[in-house]
Amino acid sequence: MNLRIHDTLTDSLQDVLPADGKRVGFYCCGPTVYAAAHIGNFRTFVVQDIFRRALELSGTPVKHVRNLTNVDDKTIRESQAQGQSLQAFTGYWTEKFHADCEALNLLRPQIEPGAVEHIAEQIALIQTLMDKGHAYQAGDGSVYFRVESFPAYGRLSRVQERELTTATAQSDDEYDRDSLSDFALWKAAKPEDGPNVWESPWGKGRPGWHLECSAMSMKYLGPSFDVHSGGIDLTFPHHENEIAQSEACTGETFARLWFHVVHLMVDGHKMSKSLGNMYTLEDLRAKGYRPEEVRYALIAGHYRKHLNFTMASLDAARPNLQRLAKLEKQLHQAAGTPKRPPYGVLCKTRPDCGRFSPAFEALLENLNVPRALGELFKAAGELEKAPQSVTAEDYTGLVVMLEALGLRLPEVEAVTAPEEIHVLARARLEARKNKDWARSDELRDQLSARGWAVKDAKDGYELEPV
RNA sequence: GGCGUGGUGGCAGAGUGGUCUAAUGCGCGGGAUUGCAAAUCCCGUAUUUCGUCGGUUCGAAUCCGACCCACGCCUCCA
Repeated sequence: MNLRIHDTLTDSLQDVLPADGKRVGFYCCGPTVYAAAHIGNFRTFVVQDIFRRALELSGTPVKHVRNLTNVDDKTIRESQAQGQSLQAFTGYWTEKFHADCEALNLLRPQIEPGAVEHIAEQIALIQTLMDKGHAYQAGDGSVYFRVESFPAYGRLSRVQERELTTATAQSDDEYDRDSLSDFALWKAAKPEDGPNVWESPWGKGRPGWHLECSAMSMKYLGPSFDVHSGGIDLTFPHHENEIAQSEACTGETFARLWFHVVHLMVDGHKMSKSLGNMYTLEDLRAKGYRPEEVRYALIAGHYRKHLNFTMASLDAARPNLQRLAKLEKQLHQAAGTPKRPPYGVLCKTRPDCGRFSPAFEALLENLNVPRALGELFKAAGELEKAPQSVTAEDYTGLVVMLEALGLRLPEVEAVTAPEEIHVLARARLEARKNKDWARSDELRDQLSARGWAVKDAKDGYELEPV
């Protein structure tokens, strides 16, 4: 069974297959590194991560490229405002981004190109477009793509008419373009750019935003590649422009399949600064949530629907992950405690998933994670009720699902408590043996005040950090 | 104004013509267990009900129409 996904271009489900028969070329629009990415950004990246995992686990290798936008209006403006070099500024936020990705268990793309390191490729692309008559330099010194010269414009977002009405509404002539639909390929230097300008055949300046993705995707995946993905808002104009400039340049189909992730909502509304609901991973960690819980909450809805992110949805993650952790341990033992097969091995062996097969199949059908979770827990419930029927495939299947969803599980073994805590716990055990319940409860309160929960066992106790 | 998406139990969220008296999770209620708890386990948890009203059909949460409501996009926002 192949992975199928909703293709924006054809508005239909399409099999995801590598054109070269070997591996799927996969390009994702990455973050602009000028501030901490918020959980909305991460919803998109997590969905893309699951897409990749599902493909790889079903036996199709993926060449994953995700760019870093490290030169644009925002990065330049902010770095200037903070008196830092563009490189130091974006470097800082790139590191932060990587740390968040690691915490959220996102597979690192094999290639993560930065726009500022690919100026030459972008200039070359513009030159070709100039030579072919698809671009022109305007009076303001900037170079623009002539949308009119590309008849297929609007195919992805089906946007022709909308664009016209919007364009006429914008009577303001802040740009010196021939048509308001035309977009910048090269932006002429302005005083506020400071040192962040580059030489080009059209004078000093810097590349337009859309161009970097064309230049870098084609450099690393070829002029025509399998899958391109991003947030829904990028459909227009970003991806439309990417298609126009790339295909006008090469004459070949750019990406063959596109999928877009619908926005995350917070408490029923879009994230915005004024509502104060633009959470970053750090914000949520400060509230006591773990990254794996955030990841769980982010995948709880289908990627083609708005997902309403709430603290309640985050709270639901913890017991679910704990249940899975326990199940994993049980199945591992029931299966004879084999070595847990690592991700890479599972991708090569494409194992039988036992009772978790329906869960994996749900994933292959347009990345239906909510249904996959439903199937996952259904199988879990069966196995919890009939532990004697657990097979090796069941254990492997659970591991496959955990890997496919990228769920890291909390450690089920009790964390070792410091001796002073054990002293209290032993005293309580003693009090209980003497049936001194008042003293026992007092000691339990003391333990609780120090951050430890005590659970009574047959002839002892267990300690757990709260 | 233009375009679009969606309205399913306390919450989240599957299900897109019949096996739906609607998956799954959280939550909640009851029970077992416990000195009391915690943890764990068991059971229950949508008044033929899926925004409202009509229609199509042997049959609809699922198709069609109208209406109401919510949300989103149309600005270099994932």
